[in-house]
Amino acid sequence: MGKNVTIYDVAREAGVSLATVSRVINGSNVVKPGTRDRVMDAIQRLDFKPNQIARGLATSKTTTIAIVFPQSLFAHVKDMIGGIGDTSRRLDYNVSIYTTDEIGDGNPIETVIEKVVKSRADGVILFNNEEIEQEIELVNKYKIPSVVIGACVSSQYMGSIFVDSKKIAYDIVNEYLNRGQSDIAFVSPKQNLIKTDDMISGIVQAYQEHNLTFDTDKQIIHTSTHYEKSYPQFLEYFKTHKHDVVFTGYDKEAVAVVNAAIDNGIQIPEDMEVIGMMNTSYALICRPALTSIHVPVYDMGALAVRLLTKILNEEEIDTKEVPVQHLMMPRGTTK
Amino acid sequence: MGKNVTIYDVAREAGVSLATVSRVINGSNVVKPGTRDRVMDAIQRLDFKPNQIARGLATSKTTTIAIVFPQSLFAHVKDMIGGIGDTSRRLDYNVSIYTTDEIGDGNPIETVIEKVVKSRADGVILFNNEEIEQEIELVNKYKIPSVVIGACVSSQYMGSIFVDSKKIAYDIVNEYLNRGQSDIAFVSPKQNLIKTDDMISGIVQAYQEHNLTFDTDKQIIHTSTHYEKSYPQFLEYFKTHKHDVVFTGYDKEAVAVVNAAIDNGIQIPEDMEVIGMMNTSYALICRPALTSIHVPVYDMGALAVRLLTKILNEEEIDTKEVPVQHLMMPRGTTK
DNA sequence: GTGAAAGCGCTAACAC
DNA sequence: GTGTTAGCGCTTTCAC
Repeated sequence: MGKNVTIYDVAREAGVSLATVSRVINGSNVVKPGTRDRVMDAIQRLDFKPNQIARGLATSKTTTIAIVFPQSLFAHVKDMIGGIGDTSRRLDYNVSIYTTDEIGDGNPIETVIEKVVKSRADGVILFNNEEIEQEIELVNKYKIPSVVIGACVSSQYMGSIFVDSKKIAYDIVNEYLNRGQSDIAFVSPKQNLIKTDDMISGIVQAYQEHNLTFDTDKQIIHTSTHYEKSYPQFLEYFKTHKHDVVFTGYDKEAVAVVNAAIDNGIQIPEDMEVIGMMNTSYALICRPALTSIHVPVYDMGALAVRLLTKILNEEEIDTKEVPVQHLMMPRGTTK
Repeated sequence: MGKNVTIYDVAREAGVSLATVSRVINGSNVVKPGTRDRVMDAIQRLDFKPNQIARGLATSKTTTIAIVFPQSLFAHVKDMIGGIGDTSRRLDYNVSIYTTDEIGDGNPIETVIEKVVKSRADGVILFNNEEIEQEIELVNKYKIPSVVIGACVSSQYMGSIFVDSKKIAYDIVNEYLNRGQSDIAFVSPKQNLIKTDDMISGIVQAYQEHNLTFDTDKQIIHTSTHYEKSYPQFLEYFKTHKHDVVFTGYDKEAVAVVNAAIDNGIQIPEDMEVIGMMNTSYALICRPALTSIHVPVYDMGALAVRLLTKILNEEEIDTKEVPVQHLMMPRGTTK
């Protein structure tokens, strides 16, 4: 809207060529201080804002990173956006969001990645989810530099930030098994940033090492990420079941377990212990307060952006597969 | 990365000029079907993806909308991103996010709006917050088409989507006052998508109409949006206070009230009723389940994008100030 | 119905 | 140290 002032206008105003203006706005140090000042003055006077689009065309760089995720993963992604946003801003990148759920427009993932390609984002951040394989394949096909959060993968232009979910699960189960408590249930939500497969293999391993077997049919409970659905499910479930400990892939499901168990007269933590994951606000609000595994989501977002920019700038990189540490936050649902 | 295929390559492959290729990718209907097919084939063969940046330069349109908000408002914004994302995708717009919190780089709002200007986003969505005045001023200064969510404002290129927060507060308070319950407290979080000022004026009005006065010092409780802070505050507060009803600008604070009150032996809802706002997951998880005002956040996001695109395309617009309806969701914290 | 050519606003050699 | 010029990949008149 309104005639935008261009680099030409500034050049004329300052009595220099546009190349000089370009130099000063790009911080080139070959410009004579006096000239620079004249240009700066002109920029100020005309309120010139360099057009990123034109610059993008000229440099074939957009200084934009795309983040793509299914709506269903938003609860997790939102916590990372703080780190992503702050870090992008600090490094002077823009961030564009692309969501991938079905809205009846054909294959959403292909469509979405195609939009990313058209937008010429410099890089993309992916989040582990059910369709991650396909996303990775597409991103590699188009050779878009990328980092995926929540899974351990890498390739020439791809890195990753993740927690060792197998170890998390193994450690917890191992400890309970050591105490002789082997009736452990794992609640697996539909989609998760955390690889539930890995968690399960960690659990299985712990059982094996104790010469016990983990019954994946009876000890894994599949549930919805919607409390309206998971709570009634558990309300029914705990009429006839009880475990030594149940732990879940996400806090919200753990809260459903806690509430439903209590409503069935099961004392928490005396009769049954519950452990959530991600250490969200839900854990604090829950009564008793929920023991949960803290995952440094802000940092993961920040690290993802940092790693991605290193890949983009071809900086030296120690490792493209960056693990982050989790932390058990003991509260009222465990002894 | 890798040589990108351009419109020239397609033109050569199809044996036509680039103008023709441009016509077919833009759906011009003056192209002869046979020619169109040849071009489409070539596009397919070369896997050509039109460069949005170049197109943006040529058309001075980026088909991108920017959403800007402080991190602190993210809890609200996240719920709208569903509507924003879906609608943008459907209308073929990209969305870029810009967060405005201080990270030590001078005036964050000016800096951020400046980035939006440089990015040449076609339009911007703002969210009501403490700094909204300044944001509006800047957006108007740069003549960026915009819509603000959560406040009723408009100008030539600006529209808005909002709930009538004054009426919400008025209706609730009026009803309790009619029942003779006048000890009502309002909990006001720091920042909110909802205009807490308006809510307060609604409350005041209801009191006035009952020839009562609302004591803004004693009946308004300011608190943090962090449960870790608000819960202890209320735990202390309810040692010496009790109200007929307390309602809050956001569910999370209402849950803090409920939990803290219960911990002080106050029976909910018998001794005190509690009403939250936004009808989030927190309301369901709370014990007893929290009565809350449902606000159609998804729709607000969707409507914001729709309105913005109408402004961008200079379509006919009934009203630039679009109210949405709220809905009381009675649950266990009210009688 | 299609092609030639002039931009869009900038960067980056390459001269001087 | 500064200016000239040729792109970057498209759209859009204007001819034909």
